[in-house]
Amino acid sequence: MSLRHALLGLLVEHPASGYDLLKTFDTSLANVWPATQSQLYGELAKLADSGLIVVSEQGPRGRKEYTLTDPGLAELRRWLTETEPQRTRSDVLLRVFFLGVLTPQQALDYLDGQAAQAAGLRAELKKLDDAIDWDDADLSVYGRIALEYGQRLAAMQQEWAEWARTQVKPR
Amino acid sequence: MSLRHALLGLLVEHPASGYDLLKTFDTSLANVWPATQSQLYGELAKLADSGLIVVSEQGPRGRKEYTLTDPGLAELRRWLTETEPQRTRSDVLLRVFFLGVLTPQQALDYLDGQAAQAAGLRAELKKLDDAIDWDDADLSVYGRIALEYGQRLAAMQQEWAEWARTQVKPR
DNA sequence: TTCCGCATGTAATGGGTTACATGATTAG
DNA sequence: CTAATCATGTAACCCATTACATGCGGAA
Repeated sequence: MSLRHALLGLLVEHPASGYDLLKTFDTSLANVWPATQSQLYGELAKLADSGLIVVSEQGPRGRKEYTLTDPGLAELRRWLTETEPQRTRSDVLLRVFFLGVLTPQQALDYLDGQAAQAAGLRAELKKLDDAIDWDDADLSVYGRIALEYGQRLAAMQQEWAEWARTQVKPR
Repeated sequence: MSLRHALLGLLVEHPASGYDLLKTFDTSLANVWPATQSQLYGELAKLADSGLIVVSEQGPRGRKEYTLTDPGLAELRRWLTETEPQRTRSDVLLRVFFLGVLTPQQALDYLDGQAAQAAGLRAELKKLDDAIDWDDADLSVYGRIALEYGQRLAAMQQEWAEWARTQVKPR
């Protein structure tokens, strides 16, 4: 249940509407924590009910701008310092376990696909990295660290997939 | 909805009961695709209903041994070749985005914790790798590839966390 | 005036976690 | 006989996805 904390985190910087937040989820957070529109509006309502955020301004078309409250910030800090990140599932890896039921050629295709996808992501992240003007702000520092993680992960995945294909034995 | 495919995959090798499969999920698949007992029994019942597996033997204490059927194997192959792995969420990374709301010391603590955890996992996987007698069987080949992924991932995470801590600026 | 983007919401369904509930077998 | 292990199942709740539904405001 980290969506609520993702929302709190995004509201630290400045107030925003559900629509604004959705765009952030579809762009910068897309690779880290995807969220759907439905889920997001529902969660915002719950957060407002529990007082962690408030509607600070109403705009045209029923737009509601939410602002983080003190209890909301406290909850975000509590989550960061007192809870452990949960274990992640890896769909990619699960499939690897069972590649033996395919022909070697099909297994190679799968690994090649993974290599290509990782290479694509890697290039995309590199472009993003180059495009951003990193300054010294906190957000910049931690955004940079997160992006570096993504790049290292993509590189690792690509190299692993390329190595893995050499391990597959022709039948 | 990959749990069903994980179950099909495990049943490729040999028939097994829910209880047997649960142990596999708690040990070898624990880091790839965790599953709870509840979920597992429910899914086995559904798989049997749809004919992808059958109860091939009944043992003491109501034990039911399930065997993969031909349609089950076909479904497993279809999943492997025709569906794309889904994007993963990263709780660890999500937190990094928001480390700016903590004190630099708290942020360092978080990164150190991540480094330590990755190092621990790395050691554990190394031990596992050394302990297993890898032969030429398919399962061995792909199990080995999966384990290699785990080790590379853990190494990457450790190195990243150690690098990241050097990027945090004291206030 | 017409279309695009802004903006929010609900309902149905499925997957996942926790907790509850029960009981048979076997090893010591 | 007693405790550990084997073994299965149900119920409640929450989170996530998909689809449906609606309507205003601004720009061309």
